[in-house]
Amino acid sequence: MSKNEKVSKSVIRRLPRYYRFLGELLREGITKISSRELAERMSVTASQIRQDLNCFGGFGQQGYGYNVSELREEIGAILGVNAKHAAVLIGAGNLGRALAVHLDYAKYGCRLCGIFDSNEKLTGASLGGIRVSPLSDLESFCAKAKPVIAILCIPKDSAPDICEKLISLGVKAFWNFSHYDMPQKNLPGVTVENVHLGDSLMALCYGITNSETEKTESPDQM
Amino acid sequence: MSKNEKVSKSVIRRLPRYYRFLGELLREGITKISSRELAERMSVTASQIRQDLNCFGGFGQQGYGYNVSELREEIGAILGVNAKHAAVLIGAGNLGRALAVHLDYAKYGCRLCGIFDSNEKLTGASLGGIRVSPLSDLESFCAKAKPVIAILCIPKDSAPDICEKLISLGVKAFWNFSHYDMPQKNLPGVTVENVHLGDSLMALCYGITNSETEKTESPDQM
DNA sequence: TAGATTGTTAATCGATTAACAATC
DNA sequence: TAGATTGTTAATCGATTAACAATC
Repeated sequence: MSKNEKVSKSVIRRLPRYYRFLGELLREGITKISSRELAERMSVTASQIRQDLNCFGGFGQQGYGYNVSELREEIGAILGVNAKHAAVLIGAGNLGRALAVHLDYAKYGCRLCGIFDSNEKLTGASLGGIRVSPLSDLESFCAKAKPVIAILCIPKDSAPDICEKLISLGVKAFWNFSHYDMPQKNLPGVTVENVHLGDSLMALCYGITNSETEKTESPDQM
Repeated sequence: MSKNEKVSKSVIRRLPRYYRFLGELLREGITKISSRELAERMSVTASQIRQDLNCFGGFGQQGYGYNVSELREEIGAILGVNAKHAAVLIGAGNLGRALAVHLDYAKYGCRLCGIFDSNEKLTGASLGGIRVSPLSDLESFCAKAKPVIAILCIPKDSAPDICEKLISLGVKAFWNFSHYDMPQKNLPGVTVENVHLGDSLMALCYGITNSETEKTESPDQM
């Protein structure tokens, strides 16, 4: 499927966005699009789109453009949106509960199959059809269900130990919402997405403080 | 505070991480650190740290290193973590409710001052001490409270209109969790953080499918 | 002073954009 | 065929890393 060279992280991170925009086009009933038109919609350059896609293959047709439906399928296949990867959610606090019921996992190639929490007050409840189990059941559960993804909504301090345990239980990918900065290196074959909501919010604050109200050089009349 | 050249987005996005690690050091009672030691902890290069910091000023001391507490304060000031920017949350669904109660806004320079939802079933409830108000009250509320940040946890279709309205009401920054791709361009003075959780999850799935199990060239004995 | 480590300049690397030949 | 648009190579740009003189 892919050409043999390693695809850069920047390219990968743009694929889901292409996938979304192509879905939108499809819903609008648009069947064909040129890189130029798509670029305009997405506020990127046509060059970038063509370069990105050509990391994986020639999906277009010269003189014509790209078939929207076909291209979307191709990108979906590259991302693996039909994979139904089994995922466990660790931590059923506010954020964990929201992630359990708010997201359409099937749409993103996943399938939530277990929810765990160490707090007895939270176990037993049902979230989106899945019972919250005590953390002590995690090991036996993983032996059976063999989840490849763990979604971490746990306190910073407990994160390192739980990560280690999950890796030993066969988890290959971490969607990490904890304040623990999970290292990507030294873990061959393990994929990590650290989602630091606080960092994102601080970056937003920076934008406010250092707002682009910077006047151009012209001193204006006065 | 800052040198006159525009600081690149890559640098800005690293600042919150520095801020977090420095906080951690402080908690550990470490008062001084060299760029080399910090780099090792953070799995980055010492060069990058020094380059990043020198976008804003010389915070270190040659032959010594950086004072942890002082450097943390400086970065905090750059980010504006003491700013207490007023923020409104739009959409009190699962994700919205989690964001209302799960985050320590004060820690990140913000202050949640209003929650709105168009669904009557959700209005009236209290989340983290704030009543959920009907969206029809948004305009009068903004006139009084003058929020500069909007946190969007709303459906894709309603997002464009609400964004436009919020901008007209003086909102300067959007923390956007909706599936709408809010444009950053064409909106001078407006800062946007699009947090596409689905994109993040798909990138994770890509990592699983295309796992780094790629053997090195050596064919191994067999 | 000698040793250490910054601040900063220069070199390298990678990613983006532009250009254009290939081709539908 | 002529026109359009891709796939791909080359040029540019920006970000990262290395090197080292300044200096504490």
